[in-house]
Amino acid sequence: MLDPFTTRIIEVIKSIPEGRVATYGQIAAMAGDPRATRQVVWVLRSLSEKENLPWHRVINSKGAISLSGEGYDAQRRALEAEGVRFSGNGTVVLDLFQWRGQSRD
DNA sequence: GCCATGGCTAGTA
DNA sequence: GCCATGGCTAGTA
Repeated sequence: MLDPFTTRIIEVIKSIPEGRVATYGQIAAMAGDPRATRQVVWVLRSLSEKENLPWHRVINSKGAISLSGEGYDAQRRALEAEGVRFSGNGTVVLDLFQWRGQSRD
């Protein structure tokens, strides 16, 4: 069984709307512990498939994709396919695409 | 570029 | 120990 905090992380990730991104730290904070960024990473790595998470919508605080190689390509394609645009330096402009939470979407 | 953070995992005894 | 982080500092130009 999953502990409550892990469950909240999953809920937050699932609520990122299509075409928006969220950062690891943001998800941790929304789930209730701003320091739990590493747990967010763990959830993404180990539960993405089982829980059907929109893992590709999670990026780092600089707006960059943290994966490399194949993973980078897959994530970038998935994001571009739903309308997220990348600037010249290969990062997402967070001001434009970062999800700000339920109310502001 | 360095390091605090926190929870899991692999691998040894 | 490992990390799909993040934030702050030192040191160069």
